Amino acid sequence: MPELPEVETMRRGILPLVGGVIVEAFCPTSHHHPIKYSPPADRLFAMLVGRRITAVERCGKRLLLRLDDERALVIEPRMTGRVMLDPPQIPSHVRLVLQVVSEHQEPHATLDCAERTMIFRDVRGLGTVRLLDGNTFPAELGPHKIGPDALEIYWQELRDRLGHRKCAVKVALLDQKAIAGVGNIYASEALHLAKIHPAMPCCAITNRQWQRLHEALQRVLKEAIASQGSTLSDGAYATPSNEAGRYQHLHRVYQRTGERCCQCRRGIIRRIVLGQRSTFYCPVCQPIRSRNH
DNA sequence: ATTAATGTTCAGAA
DNA sequence: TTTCTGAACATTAA
Repeated sequence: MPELPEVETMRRGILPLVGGVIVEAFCPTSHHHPIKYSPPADRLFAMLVGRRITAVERCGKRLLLRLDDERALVIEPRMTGRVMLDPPQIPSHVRLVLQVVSEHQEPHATLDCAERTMIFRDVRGLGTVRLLDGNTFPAELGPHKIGPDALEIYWQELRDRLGHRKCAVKVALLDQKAIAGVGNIYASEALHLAKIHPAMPCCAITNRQWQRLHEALQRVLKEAIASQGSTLSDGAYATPSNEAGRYQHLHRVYQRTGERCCQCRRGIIRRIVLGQRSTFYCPVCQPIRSRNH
């Protein structure tokens, strides 16, 4: 479930690769169901070898390794994809291994070569690895354009992109073509902080509420980044150095069905299904009708 | 032993 | 243009 904060944590964790040269690229095991590589795996791996990594970036929920040949390696973790830096053992379901050598020139002519290993692991195998033209950014990393990153957007832009829709605001927040980076966890969390019912139609939301929602999104995403993301009970996500995220302890509504709302201390958190996904909210803090006379 | 549920993206259809 | 449905997949809980 890597959403924006989890992918940002991955990005920060593999920053030590920047400046290094890829000396090996391969997939250590043959899977019955390989993930999607573009171009196909063998050609992709061959194209990576010898390239220098010039930057590591993030766009929505995608991780981007810029290379010195104007291309970019784009990793889409989707459900269970994650990266690890210098893992003690090679785990199962590894989809890509990158050996990266960095040279550090010491003042007195000592040449120190540091070799690092980055792996992309994906248990369910829904993730993708693509090598794309690095100049076509920022929007079209995949087959479809994605919207602006949730941390870069202004509140007016949020309103303009979603405000005319009739669907539930929570469903709209998950549309990566409208706004990139928000997933199931942080959509519920942000709506709770903004005191907006998740089923409220976008077109019924006022300017003031869009402002509140925008502010809540920024706050929730930044808090989550500071906590290195959310590691849920399935343990599918962890940081590149294999530490658990801590934001799950700070969730206000997500997977807290039946608990008392931490905000108003009166409501009991409810779970509903919106757009086929679990949605959590406080019926007291987030009334269906805003009562703003 | 089945079956449901998990969350993200995409193809295809309404 | 927008919205909905099902498929892709592994693992666990019921």
